[in-house]
Amino acid sequence: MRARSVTEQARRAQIVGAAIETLAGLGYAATSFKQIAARAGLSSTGLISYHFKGKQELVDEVYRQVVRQFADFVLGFMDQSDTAAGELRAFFTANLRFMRAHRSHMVALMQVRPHVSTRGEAGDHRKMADLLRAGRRAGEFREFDADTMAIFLLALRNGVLAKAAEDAALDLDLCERELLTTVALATGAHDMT
Amino acid sequence: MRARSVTEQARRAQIVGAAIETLAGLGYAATSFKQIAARAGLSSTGLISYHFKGKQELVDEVYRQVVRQFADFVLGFMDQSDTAAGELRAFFTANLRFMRAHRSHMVALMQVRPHVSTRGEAGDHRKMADLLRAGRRAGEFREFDADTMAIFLLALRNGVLAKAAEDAALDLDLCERELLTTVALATGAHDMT
Amino acid sequence: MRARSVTEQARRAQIVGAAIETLAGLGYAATSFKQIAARAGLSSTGLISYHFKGKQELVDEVYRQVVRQFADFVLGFMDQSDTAAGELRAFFTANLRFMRAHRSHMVALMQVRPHVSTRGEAGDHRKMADLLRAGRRAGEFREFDADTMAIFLLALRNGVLAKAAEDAALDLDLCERELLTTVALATGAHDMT
Amino acid sequence: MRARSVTEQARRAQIVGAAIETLAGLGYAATSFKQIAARAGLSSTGLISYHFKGKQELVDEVYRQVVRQFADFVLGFMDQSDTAAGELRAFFTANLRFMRAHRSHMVALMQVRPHVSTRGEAGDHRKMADLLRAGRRAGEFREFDADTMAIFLLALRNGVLAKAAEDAALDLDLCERELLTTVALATGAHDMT
DNA sequence: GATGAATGAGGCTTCATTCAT
DNA sequence: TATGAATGAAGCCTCATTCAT
Repeated sequence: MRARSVTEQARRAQIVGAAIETLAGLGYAATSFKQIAARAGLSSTGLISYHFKGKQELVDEVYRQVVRQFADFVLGFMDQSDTAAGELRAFFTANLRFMRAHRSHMVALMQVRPHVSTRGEAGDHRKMADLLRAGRRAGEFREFDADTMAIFLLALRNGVLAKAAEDAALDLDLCERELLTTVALATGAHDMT
Repeated sequence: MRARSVTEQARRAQIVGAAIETLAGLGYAATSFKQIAARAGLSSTGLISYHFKGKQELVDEVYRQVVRQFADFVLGFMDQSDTAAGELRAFFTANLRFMRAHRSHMVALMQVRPHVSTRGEAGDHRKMADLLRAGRRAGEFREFDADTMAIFLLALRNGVLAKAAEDAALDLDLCERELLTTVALATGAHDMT
Repeated sequence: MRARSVTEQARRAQIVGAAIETLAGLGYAATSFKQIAARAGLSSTGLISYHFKGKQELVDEVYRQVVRQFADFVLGFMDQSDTAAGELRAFFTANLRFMRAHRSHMVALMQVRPHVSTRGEAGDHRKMADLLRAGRRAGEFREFDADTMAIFLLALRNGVLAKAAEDAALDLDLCERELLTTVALATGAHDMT
Repeated sequence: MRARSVTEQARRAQIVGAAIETLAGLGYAATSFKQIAARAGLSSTGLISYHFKGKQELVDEVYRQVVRQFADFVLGFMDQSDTAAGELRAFFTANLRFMRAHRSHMVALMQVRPHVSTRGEAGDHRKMADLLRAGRRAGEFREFDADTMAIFLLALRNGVLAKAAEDAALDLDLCERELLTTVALATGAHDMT
């Protein structure tokens, strides 16, 4: 993989940004190169093809970029905790906070996810399951199958974010409080402080 | 809404059926009129346009039909219970059972949902919230905000089904057991028999 | 391979015809769907894609059709002879006569040949070599390697046709007389009447 | 025609060389500026446009250069003979030898020939016809029309080279022996030593 | 001279939809 | 009703070429 010039990186970022806006605003189906080029102020769709080998590469790049930003944001919160239960709590808090701060990125993520070529979601799942296993070994959680519980918790996270993405009026504070309680009960966490 | 002849209804059903198969087999993006017509044994895509005002109407009809079949299936289970907690338990059991019995319909549903014009999901949500409120009034559940909890439970349901839809090897029995326990804990149900 | 309706066959023939004209008039590089559609009086290039799976299929079909017409024409001449040398003579005569009668088809053939996916030229070669072998067994020709001589004779044929294709002023009658003599000498044919 | 600096000549030669490689390796259709630049180690296709007025000029230059190299090679052989028949023999020998020694140049030539704007082939033809006329005057050949025979002999040459270009397994030694015999018979050369 | 980013025309293809039969 | 041919818009992509640095 050859290096990319700074100019090129800037253009790619600009295009990815325009793609994110478009995805968030119009949905995946209506996100054509024409729309993206217009929103980015480019003179032709050819420029997009010039910087990305194909539509798939752009889509994948959008996904990677949002996911990375998202992961950075979330991990920033989680590092501060030292128990598994604490990390879990931080995980959900961070997710909702990201939603508040970067709504359109979140919506774009939801739109683009089904069309990504290689999803790193297996990673999400594995990390969550590992966290749960660690917590169980430490006696922080009740007895459950870690992989299955990981599915549940990620389902909760995804569902709540999806709801928030489509219903801007949702009360995220209430959601957050209830979510933490619910997760604590579901995992049998003695203490999630 | 004018009446539809029996022949027309049959044709529409045939087309909707082929659309479901196609959605389940190829995904939304690859589900063109051409594919649907081929799978339905029709000799022209024109016939689809003849019976449906546009692609949107077909998509909506697919959604309505699968949702109705799904709802019928699920409600059949729930009628047999008389406590809210019991109904909740039946709800999740029924959902997973439907997944086992009508996998392709479920997958089609997941594919088509993002493209439906008017989702009846508000209905899903309302019903779930009502059930939860009733249960709370009866003292079956712990204290929570019913609307928020409804979001959580539907998120769980959707996430598990989505997972099952994309990973055919998922152990649904294990999932079911864990899910019932988890839901009971999350809602504080004293008894979910 | 499903059957084709008569209408479809007509349209395909029309498109192939327009493609041949365009190839003969503008050369391969300038033969776009747009040009073909214009020459065929079609309202859009989409119609070409409707009748042919892709450009390659059209190109192949043009080739097949011209080659078949060409082969029919040539074989019509050759059937009348009973010696190998006579057939050879008829072959060259027929080739030049076809050039005179269907110039643009010949030119189109030259243009399209390098872009055909599966050339049946192996067939040409084999038939020619078989003819030469038969003639040698019958003692009509001198000693030579049949496969190599086949290459030579087909090279002669192709070269003369190519020359005639690009130079409309070429004296084909003179060419024909000289060619027959030359081939007779080259193959050591005792008699090519 | 203004003078070209030595640097410029070097660059042009480099580009032409890369174009030849590309033509031989990928065929004309796939020979874009991008490919040529990549193979030449240039970092921009703009440089090609800078040194050549347009694609046509590059194509023509490739043709000119290969043809010159080819002509030099062939003429080197022919100078050593003093009879017309001897020169003819040397001509064919040299052609096949060039094919063996510079296969990719030969293939590139075949690829590029149809797209050259002003072919110098008239020159080839004239030279061959002159040689034949000289030979006839000297009584070395039988009676024939020199221009027509020139067409035949060049057709033979082109056809054999084309065959060799597309079929790497062709036995060139056998080809050469048969070709010399055949040409001798065709031209009625008493002696082609 | 060289770079690499930008341009804009043009290519093929797919699609939902319309229309005559 | 049903057919299948026709339509035209829109999509992505490639290409030679231009331009500022």
